[in-house]
Amino acid sequence: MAIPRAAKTLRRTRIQEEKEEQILEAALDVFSVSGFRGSTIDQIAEVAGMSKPNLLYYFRTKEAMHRALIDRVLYNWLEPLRAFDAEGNPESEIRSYIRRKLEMARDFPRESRLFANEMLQGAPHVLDMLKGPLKELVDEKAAVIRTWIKSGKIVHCDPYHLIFSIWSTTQHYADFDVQVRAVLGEEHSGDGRFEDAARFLEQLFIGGLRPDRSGS
Amino acid sequence: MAIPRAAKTLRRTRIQEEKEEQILEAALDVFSVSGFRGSTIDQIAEVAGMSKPNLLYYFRTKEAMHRALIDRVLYNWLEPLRAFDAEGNPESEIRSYIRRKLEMARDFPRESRLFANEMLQGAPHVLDMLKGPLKELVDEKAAVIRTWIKSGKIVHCDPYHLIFSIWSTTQHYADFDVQVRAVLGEEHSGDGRFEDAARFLEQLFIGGLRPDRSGS
DNA sequence: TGTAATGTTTACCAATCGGTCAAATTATCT
DNA sequence: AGATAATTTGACCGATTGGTAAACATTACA
Repeated sequence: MAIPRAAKTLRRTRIQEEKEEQILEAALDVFSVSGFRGSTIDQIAEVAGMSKPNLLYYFRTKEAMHRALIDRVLYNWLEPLRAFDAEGNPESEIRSYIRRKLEMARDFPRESRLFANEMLQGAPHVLDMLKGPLKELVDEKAAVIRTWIKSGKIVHCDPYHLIFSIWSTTQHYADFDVQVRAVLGEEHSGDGRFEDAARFLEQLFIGGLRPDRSGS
Repeated sequence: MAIPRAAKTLRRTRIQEEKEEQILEAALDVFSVSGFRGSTIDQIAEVAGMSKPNLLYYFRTKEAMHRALIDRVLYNWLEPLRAFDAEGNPESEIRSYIRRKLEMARDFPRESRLFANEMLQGAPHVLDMLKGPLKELVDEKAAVIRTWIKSGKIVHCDPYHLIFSIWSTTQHYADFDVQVRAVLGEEHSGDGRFEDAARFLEQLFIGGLRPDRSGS
């Protein structure tokens, strides 16, 4: 007899561990491309290499699968911003934040697209997280940036839009990968474009945020 | 008896004009949120305020509707880049490009999201356009930027990544609108954030691209 | 090894999907 | 007005959707 679902979470079997991992991996593949509505359990089942009812044995609904996936992916996704340090000097902090975010775009493009899809749809499943934990984290980092501005280490600017612009420019290489490849052409479709992007973005942000040099 | 489809395009009635407009407007609403796979004809029919068979009278398939919508939206979407002028001086050209793109993000967010959705899914319906017309247009503008670099008007940098960064930062305010609002809070949810964004981005790009000032 | 708990699958369900058809309605033109 | 063409809709189709039930297979543990 199948155990009640509640009990399952009390002690996890090795098989549970493995299969849930396997399912979420497949779910990431599918959800990141087609979004929640556009994805089907059958698709995910096929990618995961198991039957649909078997997926539903581990996750009762498509929603539950999606939620588990997002929960799992969210923490790591915010890691680079969390690492943003008030003690370091602005130039190296911004440089390394850009590097980290670009590495994430290169190494975890599906995770980036998963969130992008969620945003496009109005963030129905993560809106609370955006307004709560994310906003708090960003507020905190914005305060750090403001101290840099006040001490004259970087130019006077809006810290929120600064953060947005780093997010957007870096995630672009994951979310709009097809477009980037199409425009750069086949010959620049190796990972080299990430190095080029890093060079450009560091130059842009470091140059654009450098203080002194009077009027705009 | 219904006319053959081919004849319909020969001479368009007033009703055809109006209804096709009405349908594409509804289709934009739906496709821009849920993407192609995630959208249903019934949804679009409901938004358009007519019956499903009636939609299919004007567009034979969901695909045809989507294609018509993209064709219609594409031309205007690329207008700002086309306006990018070699004759103007770099600073004002870049400034006005940023302004235009931000205005598009503000006034046509659904169009932006429509493309974003398409990109996330691997651009199945516009890949040829990306590799063809878009690439050619970008190549052309990249050449313009290169002349600016060679004549020392802006700093030495990769023109393609410069264009990508303007695209991403500006479109971010349409595609990730929910996130931007959530992080900025209710009080900054008026159109004021577009002005703030414009100010920040102009400062960033103008400052980041300014020549002289030796090593990075 | 036996057995109870866990894991997997086949067969199936009602709802929704994209799309068709024929009948009914409305607009157009003489 | 009457005839003809254009438009709209309700009923329907087979395929696919998210999800269930129950039989079957496997694992873990005494």
